[in-house]
Amino acid sequence: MTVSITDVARATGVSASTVSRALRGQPGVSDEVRDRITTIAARLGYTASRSASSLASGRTFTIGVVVPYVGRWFFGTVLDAAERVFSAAGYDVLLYNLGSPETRKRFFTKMPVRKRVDAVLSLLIPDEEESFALRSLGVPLATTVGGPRPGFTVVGIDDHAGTESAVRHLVNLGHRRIGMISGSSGLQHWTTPVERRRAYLDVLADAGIEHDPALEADGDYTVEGGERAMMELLAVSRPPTAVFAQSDEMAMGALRALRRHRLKVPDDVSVVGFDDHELADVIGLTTVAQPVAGQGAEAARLLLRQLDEPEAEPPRHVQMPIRLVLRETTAPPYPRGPQ
Amino acid sequence: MTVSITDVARATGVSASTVSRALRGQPGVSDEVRDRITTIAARLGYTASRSASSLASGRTFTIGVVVPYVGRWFFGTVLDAAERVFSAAGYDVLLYNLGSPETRKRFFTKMPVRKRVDAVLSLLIPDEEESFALRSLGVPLATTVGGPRPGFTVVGIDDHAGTESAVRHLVNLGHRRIGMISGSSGLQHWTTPVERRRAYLDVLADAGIEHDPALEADGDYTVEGGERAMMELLAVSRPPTAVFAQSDEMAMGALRALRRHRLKVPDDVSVVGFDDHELADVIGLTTVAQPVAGQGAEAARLLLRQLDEPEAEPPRHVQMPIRLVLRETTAPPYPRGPQ
DNA sequence: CTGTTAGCGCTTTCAC
DNA sequence: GTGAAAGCGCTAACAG
Repeated sequence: MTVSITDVARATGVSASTVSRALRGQPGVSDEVRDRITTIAARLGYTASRSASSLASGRTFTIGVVVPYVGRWFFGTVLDAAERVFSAAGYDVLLYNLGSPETRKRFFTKMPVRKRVDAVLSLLIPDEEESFALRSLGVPLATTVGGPRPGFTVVGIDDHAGTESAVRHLVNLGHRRIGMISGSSGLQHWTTPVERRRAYLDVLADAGIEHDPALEADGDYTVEGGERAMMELLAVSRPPTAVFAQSDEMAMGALRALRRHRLKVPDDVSVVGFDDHELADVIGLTTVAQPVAGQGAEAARLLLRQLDEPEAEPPRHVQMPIRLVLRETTAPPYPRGPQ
Repeated sequence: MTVSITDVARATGVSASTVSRALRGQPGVSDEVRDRITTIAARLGYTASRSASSLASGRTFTIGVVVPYVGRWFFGTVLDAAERVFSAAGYDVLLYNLGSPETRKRFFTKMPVRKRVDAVLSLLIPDEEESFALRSLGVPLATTVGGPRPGFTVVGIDDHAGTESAVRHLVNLGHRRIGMISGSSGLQHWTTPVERRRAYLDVLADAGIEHDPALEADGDYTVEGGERAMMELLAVSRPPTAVFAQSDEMAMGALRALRRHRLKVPDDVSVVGFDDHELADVIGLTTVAQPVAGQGAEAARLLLRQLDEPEAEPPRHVQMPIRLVLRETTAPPYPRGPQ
């Protein structure tokens, strides 16, 4: 039914080994024979069975990519960029979407990637146990989220500096009551919200602004969460005049809440996000831009390099540039700010 | 190094075949032995090599998913939903992101999925040749985009009805100059824009409104494209008082263009989108909602069913419900008409 | 219910 | 430069 390597060998009048060598571009095959084999293989529509060649060689030419939620812009964008790099290098991508706790648990107990992939790119932050499980695969590991982790090549951004630029911008505009909508701080191993919170506190302290815990709310990294969080912040006795949201999606939720409350942005309340979501520009959201696709591509490249040079010491931590993008959701506090 | 089936067999004191049967839940193994094998396999951390079992059985337990652009909300969402269904059923997902023409071409000439997958879900519309290539794989095929195609199970929506509800809504509000921002109409095999355009023309004709070709612009399914298209529409001598965009992303681009031109929505211009993007609600965009995740999940389910019942005649075309969601970007035309 | 025997379709020594 | 032979780790008859 389907054409195998022996079919090609027979049709060309050579052995299977020669066909194998020729098609994989290995040395030790005369140009004449190689050409003939290539032609005939093409004519027959031959494709080597990945299962068979993996079994024989131990190489799978497949990369496992683990994602918390493909549908979310951030992860979709990272995945998109990484996949391009992998496929350009001849690798296939096995996708694992670990949105729910059950799926995630199942993945880490059954480890379906074992013996199936040459490397793993994780877009979720594994806890200690998960991280141990991944290391036990014995393949190169990379991630684009969270801080440095043993065994992983981490491509990230300077969360502290990014947050600092955002909050400092609000301070410079004259705001003193600055709220923060944070990502789910419940997860211990998820360092990003922690890092960003620290920077927020640092800037406040530096500006001599007393920290008010009532001005912090959890937005769960979603639009809805951001909306709820903003409502909470508006309910306190002295609401903030500016809000820093740890992601653009939460910032968008905040904008919606503000609109529902008939509050004008930036006149009544200023909002800064984080990410530079593809739609941030549409909405005119001031935000901290990070190279999302860039991080995915870079992580993929570093993984491929480790596959090419297994001996070399892999880079442990790469930081990509961030920058504050000023748009239309920030202004001095009403009615009298400096300037 | 890595533990194989014979390691488990030896440790349990049975043969490899028995281990294989036991672990795959096949009949013909005593409960006692099965338990022992399961325990020992778990203790040893054994996972069957997919390459080896695929090679031996011919089944890969892998589904190929072909996507034009994972980063785009629509495709990310469909993929997310489909992946959940597949992984819940024990299938892995091989992702092929075919954004650029070169990648796409490479995929269809090399057909890396040959002998690698049990079925294919395509989120891009294959042309005649590509569709032939996919059929030649000899596995079940499904898609969530475009109209009925031989050899494919198509899960879609009624594009004509959806568009009709959107455009009729504008007509009912009293609009007479209704523009349309369409998806890339350049691609022949991409029936969606064609279908939606036909519905647009039908509603106009039905309402006795003469069609003005100057009121149509191409938005390429992107935010930027939508923005450009809106600019074009604003540049004509008598601009539209309402615009129907064939996707929410293009509608968002249109909104941006309008804001730049200091035109109020919906006071000066009404805008309707299509999709019910996750952020449509944030922006207050009136749109035609379609069950995006629902289509992905349904297509995945139908594919799995075909795998379970190879004999049964697969469904050819399934239509999912759509509905018009009224929000804040549509209103009756401004009394004096636009400038 | 369990073990033995052949492969599945490649890659990889090792001869020649 | 090329071929023969021996697996890779599993599953699928076929015995018993």
